[in-house]
Amino acid sequence: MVDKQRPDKQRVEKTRRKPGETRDKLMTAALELVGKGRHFASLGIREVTRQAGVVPTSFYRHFRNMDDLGLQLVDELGLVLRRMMREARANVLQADKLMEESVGIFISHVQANRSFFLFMAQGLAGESRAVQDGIRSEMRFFATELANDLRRLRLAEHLSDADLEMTCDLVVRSVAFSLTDLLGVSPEDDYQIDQVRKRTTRFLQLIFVGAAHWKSADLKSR
Amino acid sequence: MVDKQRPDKQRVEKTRRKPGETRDKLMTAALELVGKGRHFASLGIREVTRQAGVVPTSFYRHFRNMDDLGLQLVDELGLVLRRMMREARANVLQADKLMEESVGIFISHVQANRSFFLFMAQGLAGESRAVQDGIRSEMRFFATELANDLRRLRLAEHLSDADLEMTCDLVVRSVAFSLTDLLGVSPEDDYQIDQVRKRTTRFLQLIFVGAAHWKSADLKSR
DNA sequence: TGTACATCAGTGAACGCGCGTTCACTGATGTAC
DNA sequence: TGTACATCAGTGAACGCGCGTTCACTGATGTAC
Repeated sequence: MVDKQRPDKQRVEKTRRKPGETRDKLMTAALELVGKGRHFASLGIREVTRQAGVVPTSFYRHFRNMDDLGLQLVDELGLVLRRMMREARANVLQADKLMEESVGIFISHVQANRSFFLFMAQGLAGESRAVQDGIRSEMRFFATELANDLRRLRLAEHLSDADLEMTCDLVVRSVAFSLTDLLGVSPEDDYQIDQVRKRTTRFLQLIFVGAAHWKSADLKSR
Repeated sequence: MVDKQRPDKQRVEKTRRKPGETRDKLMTAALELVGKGRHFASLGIREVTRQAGVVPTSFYRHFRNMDDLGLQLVDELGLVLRRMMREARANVLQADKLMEESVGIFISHVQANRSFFLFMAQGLAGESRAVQDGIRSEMRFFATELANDLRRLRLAEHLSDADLEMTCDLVVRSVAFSLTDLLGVSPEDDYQIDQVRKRTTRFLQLIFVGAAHWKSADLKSR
């Protein structure tokens, strides 16, 4: 929405309101607390409103309870992931550097949105089933899109749809697990971060070597 | 300790104590709550003592706070994992069925100790850094042992130590991630459980196909 | 074997505090005519 | 453009409750002689 209010003609510092401002403040506050090392499941309403600089009652104007707030955070998380995917698509031009670059983009997005990804890692084994399913479904979407991209780039021509899907699923899971490594390391510890980057890249390479030889190696059980 | 008290000579129903009994009750109570869907990070001392049928003050006789209890649960988790590993070693005799059987044993242990594994999945992204590190280190131990076994069975002769270690790390991570799938499914839903079993097995097969062709495929960066 | 004493684990009462939630209110914004 | 009204978002006071933690206590068990 465009800012359609005369600047300061009226009494200054009075309750100026943009729609959704407090709602954003509350969601940001929850993320900030998660970013400080708290677990989302242990956050309270008063705690979040305090962090947001808002009166406790305001919470109920926007959310039914903390689970509800969590669900809405999952939606925003989806946006973050989509933005990341878009950047990866734009930047990965040559197939030979595909994995290094993708992992690099992943790591830089995690650093830029640490709290979001912390929330994601927590939510996977979290208290709210709905949040859990939401995150799971974001990951599935991601894997599907990855499969489409690989098809489009003609990088998976010998794989059946099901096998390609499985491969991409494993890729997404491996990267998601690296998330825990990455979040357990200080954002300034460049050495450790580089270790995670290298390890994750090698995981993906190993998986793709496996995929490249998949059909030929037919110890495939039913 | 052996039971060295005369059975019921004294006043019955009086405070009979075995050492560590209440401590166990408290740890079990915490696991029970986790098993009921609660997140460990959101458990309170009074809540746990209530579930254990013990007065709140008793808690402090055994733990400094909930984090402390969590740490001690990690130690017990280690025992559960070692037991699982032992069973896998005893049962996996032919190399060709190695993965199916290992995954099967994993799944049956998860079903038999759901709460423990729920605790593990939660702790990986949990609030307490110490618990996080504890679980991480259990996983690393597991990966190392797996590498030793594969060496012993002569199943990884063309891989360098570092590459074998990486492969095993990826295996353990993939299985750990399947844990989240498994725990998200009702323990009675045999169809879904079988889906997880098949998917996990195929993940491992894909990884091992990758490992088998690893050196030959030399897109290895570094 | 018996006695005296230290240690340990469990108890129940009490504390002050922060929690989630409700209520009636206020004032700004959007809408209808 | 002006007026009347409904809606919406934020406020502050108040509630009862469960929380973590402390304290002084009790009685059972282990140890020394």
